[in-house]
Amino acid sequence: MQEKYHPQSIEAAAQAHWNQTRAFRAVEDPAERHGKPKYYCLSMFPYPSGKLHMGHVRNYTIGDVLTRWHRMRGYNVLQPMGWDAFGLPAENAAMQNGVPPAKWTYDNIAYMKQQLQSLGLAIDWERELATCTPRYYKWNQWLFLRMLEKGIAYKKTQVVNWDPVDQTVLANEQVIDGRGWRTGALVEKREIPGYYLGITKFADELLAALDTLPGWPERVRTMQANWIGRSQGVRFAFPYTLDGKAEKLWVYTTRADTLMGVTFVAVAAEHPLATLAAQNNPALAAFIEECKRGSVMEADIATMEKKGLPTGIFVEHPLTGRQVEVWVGNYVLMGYGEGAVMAVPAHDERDFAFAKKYGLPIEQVIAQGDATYSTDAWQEWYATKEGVCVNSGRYDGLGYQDAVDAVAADVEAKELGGKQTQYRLRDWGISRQRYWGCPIPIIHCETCGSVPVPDDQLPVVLPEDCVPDGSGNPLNKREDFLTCACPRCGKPARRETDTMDTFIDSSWYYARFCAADNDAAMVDERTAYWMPVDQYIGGIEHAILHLLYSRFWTKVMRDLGLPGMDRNGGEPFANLLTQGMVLNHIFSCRTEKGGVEYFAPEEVELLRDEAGKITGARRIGDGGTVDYQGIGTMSKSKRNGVDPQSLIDEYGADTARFFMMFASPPEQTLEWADSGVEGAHRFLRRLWAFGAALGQVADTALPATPAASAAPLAVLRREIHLALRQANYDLSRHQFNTVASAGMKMLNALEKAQKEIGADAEGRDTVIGEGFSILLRLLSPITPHITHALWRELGYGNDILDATWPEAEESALVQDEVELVLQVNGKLRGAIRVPASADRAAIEAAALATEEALRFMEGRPARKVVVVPGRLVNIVA
RNA sequence: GCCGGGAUGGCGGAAUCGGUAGACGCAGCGGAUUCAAAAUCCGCCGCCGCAAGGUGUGGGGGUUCGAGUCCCCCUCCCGGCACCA
Repeated sequence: MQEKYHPQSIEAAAQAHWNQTRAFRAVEDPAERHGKPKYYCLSMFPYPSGKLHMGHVRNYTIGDVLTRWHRMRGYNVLQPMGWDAFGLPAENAAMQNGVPPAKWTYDNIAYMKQQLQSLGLAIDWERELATCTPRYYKWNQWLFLRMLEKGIAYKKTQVVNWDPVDQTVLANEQVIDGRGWRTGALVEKREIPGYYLGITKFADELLAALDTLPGWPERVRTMQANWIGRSQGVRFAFPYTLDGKAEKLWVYTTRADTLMGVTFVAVAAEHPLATLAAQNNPALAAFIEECKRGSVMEADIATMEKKGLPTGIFVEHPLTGRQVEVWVGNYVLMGYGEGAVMAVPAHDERDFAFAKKYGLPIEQVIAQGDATYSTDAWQEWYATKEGVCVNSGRYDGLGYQDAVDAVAADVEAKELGGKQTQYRLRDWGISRQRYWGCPIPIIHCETCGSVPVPDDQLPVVLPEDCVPDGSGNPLNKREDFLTCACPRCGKPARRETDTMDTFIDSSWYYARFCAADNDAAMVDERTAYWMPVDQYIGGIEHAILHLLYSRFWTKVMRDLGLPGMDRNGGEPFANLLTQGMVLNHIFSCRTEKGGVEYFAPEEVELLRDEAGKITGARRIGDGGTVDYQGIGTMSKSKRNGVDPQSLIDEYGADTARFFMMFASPPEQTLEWADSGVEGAHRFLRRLWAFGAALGQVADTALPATPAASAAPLAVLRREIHLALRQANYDLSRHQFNTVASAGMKMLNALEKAQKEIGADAEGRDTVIGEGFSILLRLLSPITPHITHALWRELGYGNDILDATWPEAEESALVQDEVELVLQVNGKLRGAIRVPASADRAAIEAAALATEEALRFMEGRPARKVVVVPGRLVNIVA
């Protein structure tokens, strides 16, 4: 056995052993799985951006620890891996260096796969998949066609960011301060046709099923519930007459109790009434044009200056018949709700600000207690639902719910609306005007219109040799792709060139891993065995979109009767661990065109103020200053990712894994710093050295008669089993940093015992041997290579993967005497030792008799003595 | 702006149910070993104080015998906001 720790050779040997024994091949066959319960552990698959970053190492190590821990505890485990391989970065890379996205993607996959393998993850690579292969995306297309048939998929207009110079649709990420990232041109909103998936049809089920997911973090369920945003309100109309015809302007509100306070109505720039009013109003037409500039992002719209212009059109208040003017507001969205909102300036903060700005009337209709209403400044209570109606005629004195009920009944009686349940959730627009994605299987025929591609012609294969240049989708120039025959009439026709949102790819990959090699079906009986995913692990940034889309997609597959999709009540992920982001500093600088260029942290030198706060940075090469953007998620686009490769090359995968787990608990955000790596590596060297010095383990039988609990060997055994008990608890709650700590504590205790307990002490070698075997097994999920080598070298067994998981023994934990903290008036004043069996009275007496108690009670009598068994005694004097 | 989360020594973090704040590491300081260095080992290590002691978990208030933990208010930071993935 090597005296020194050489991670490279140890890790290569362990990985070769796992390959030879096909150690991580998952089996569905009942004959092979020996009645073990299944455990499907899945980490979110990576986008093949080029290199792994620390966020990946964190994510995949967490999954690997859980996988290996469950395997050793007798589960039949599956841990697959694949590639979320379609997406924008491949097109950006193509624009930069002229390489086709396909080649760039496949090269990245090859490199990153080798990086993942060097981490020693217990992955069944035989199930690997990439979403950019026709074998995979054929089933996106197949399921899309099923959704079309069922009316879940449909076509309508969508609003996109349009770059007028490049004549192309921009992703939100490509819009910087309202301008195109490459051209610097002001971005416009443009309406184009696109396909939508009716996720809102599932809104109630998606909301209700959150309560059936106790294995999900509370915060994720809350975020999803808020996102779905079910609200009970009233949908009603403001009638008006146009060219002698009776028309209705519809709005929706959750505050029908404030209806009597409506002083104007605001509509979106794209609303038909706005278009109409603009026809002979040049100022309004110009304003509507202005509204169309800027991005479509909600965050931008919510923070921009609220502006409006009157249309000169009046509608009738549905209850009073009073004339109410219609305004165009830049904050009203056509794509959400009715594209129009009633404005109650007195009781809505946004309407209040808008009314103050344009001098519109503010009329109080809700009162709370004695609070006086003033239009001078907005106050929190103005928006209360706790108050009662005032200045509201027959509704005066009613509370929120009574007022809403009464108003709803009244508009209903006038046939102008009624109660309605609404959702904040919108249908899922899936059309992307991009090349590197899954083609939408539609053929456009002049005669027949949009015709679905027949199943037997699937997949519609994406040509892999295109190179996007930033001016639109290159598929529009590919005659060989475009040209086809109409499936219905046979006449020449054109293929749809829009591709699918890449969230579709990741909405069902977990199901495909179970049947990755099936070319005849999307999923099969093996899916039914493995589903649901028992443990899903991924970044908190996916808390809403990816997870909600996956839940929706699973329910659609379930409704089609596909195998396994009905498991767990149609929910794909039984337990969810949301990993915190790995953050690093971000440095950027503006380009001439108004875009943003990013610099890697190693390319700049930090500038700090007197307090040590970072204010900016200087490029190392040319000394140019760059802006400090604070810290944020490691990402390729921001160039702040840290490649783990140098860490692995220098210290080995076990050190990288151990350090990552030790650095912080998984759910917590982690600011990257490599300052603890040395310590992690030092610990593994000590572990190796201890094993090397221990040599072959001879006898594993513990002494028949346990020593007194104060004897050094009993103390050692207690320390080991105490740390083990804590570590097992910590594993169960996924707090791996303290599991690593427990391993360190065990080694500290073993080293101390070996030094201090004489070699002639009876049972010494067995207790130390037992302790070390517990330590190796405990660490093996985190550092699988070194523990694999030591387990074999010391003769504990052939393969630590087959060892049983250690459990703490109660008999090792007993103590004859315990120490209790002594407090006087809640302040720590000392400690007392009492027999473990001492009762309350005995503890009180012992505490009151101490010198510290007498001193700090200063002659006052004890008014009360609080005894917390096993912990403390507090004398209140 | 809205929704969700976070803040504990110089740094990462620990403290399971409201019960010894700072486990386990990193960095630092002192020592041993060494011709020397690396490596290794031993000790110290929140802040103020010679000590007794006081004080301390982002800031302010509250509940309690006792608060990092519970309640109210505030600040800053992170994630998401539907075309980054």
